[in-house]
Amino acid sequence: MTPMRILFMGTPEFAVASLRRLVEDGHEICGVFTQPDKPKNRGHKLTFSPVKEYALTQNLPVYQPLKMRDGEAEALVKQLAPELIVVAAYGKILPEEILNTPPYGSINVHSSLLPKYRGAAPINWAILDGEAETGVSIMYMAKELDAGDVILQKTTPIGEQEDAQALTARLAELGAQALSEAVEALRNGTASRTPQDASRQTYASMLSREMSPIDWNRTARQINCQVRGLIPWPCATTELAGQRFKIYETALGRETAAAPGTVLSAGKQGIEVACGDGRSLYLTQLQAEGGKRMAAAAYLLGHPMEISSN
RNA sequence: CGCGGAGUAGAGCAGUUGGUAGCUCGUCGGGCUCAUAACCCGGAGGUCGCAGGUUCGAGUCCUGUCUCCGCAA
Repeated sequence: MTPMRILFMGTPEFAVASLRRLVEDGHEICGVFTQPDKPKNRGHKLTFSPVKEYALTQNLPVYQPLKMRDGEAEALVKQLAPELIVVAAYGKILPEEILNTPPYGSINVHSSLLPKYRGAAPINWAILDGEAETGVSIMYMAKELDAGDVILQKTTPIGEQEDAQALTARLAELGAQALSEAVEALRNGTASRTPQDASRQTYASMLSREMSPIDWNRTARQINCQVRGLIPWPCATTELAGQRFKIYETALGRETAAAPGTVLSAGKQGIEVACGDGRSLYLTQLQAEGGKRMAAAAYLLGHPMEISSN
């Protein structure tokens, strides 16, 4: 098909799949916008965004404007003269002047089945809420966040034990595929345009560390979802035997009459804790402070844990 | 130079005031058992992250270096 002159905007790993697909489809990427290099990590290393890392390997021109509303970004966009702007998890709100610059407009790759889960963390919230399925949406960008008309969507079931990191990787590929199809449809003039049913919208707010602590009064299933939904950040946490742990993986256990939070057993199957719905949950993958992520059974070999019979 | 923890058998950990490296699990062999992720007996497996230094002698002290991780951003 005929290549399109595209300005791409994205930042995390999720966006890389889409950019890569556009490159592989033979489109002309006239520029890549990504968030400015992060000043600090643990020590004080300057790190590039995944999108920048990839763009550099393809010798694509990278731009990292600090502000989108000071006129400079707009001037730059006009100078690059893209036919289409594609945004995937860029992390900045774009003013309408920029969105309306390209003749084909601006489209966005969003990892949810809009109008559900508009916002910053749609993948995580779909899991946190225990959804059975989710997907990706390619839509026109509108002034209101994630509210634009939908071009096409793709659905996928959420695995029973799938965590947000794994789902993100899958949706990144699904999103790239959907994007590829949408761009082709736009080029051919066959793209559909379906307004969102705003009455059904939900909002997926940013994640925060405050969401980490596990409340054992919740059901085993809810806690299992919390653990899966918060990977790889900020992760569900809990305190056992005076030590704080990040929990990476759990398995639903059995029925129990013990009080929520009680450690029922600690062995090869993991650390079994009673939850609020009269069921237990096995913590199977965890990480102690300063330690690495490991199987709970392995942790127990070097850190015997007393069972609080209750 | 943001704060801090850690690198010792395949895995998770111990290792006291420096003196030929231990525990749990796994693994291999054998035994017991109707049977087992259970139990018993026995064996293999480690240049103690790397490089220097102090010492009669260093996992253990000193210096440097690499890597990993928690917090904070």
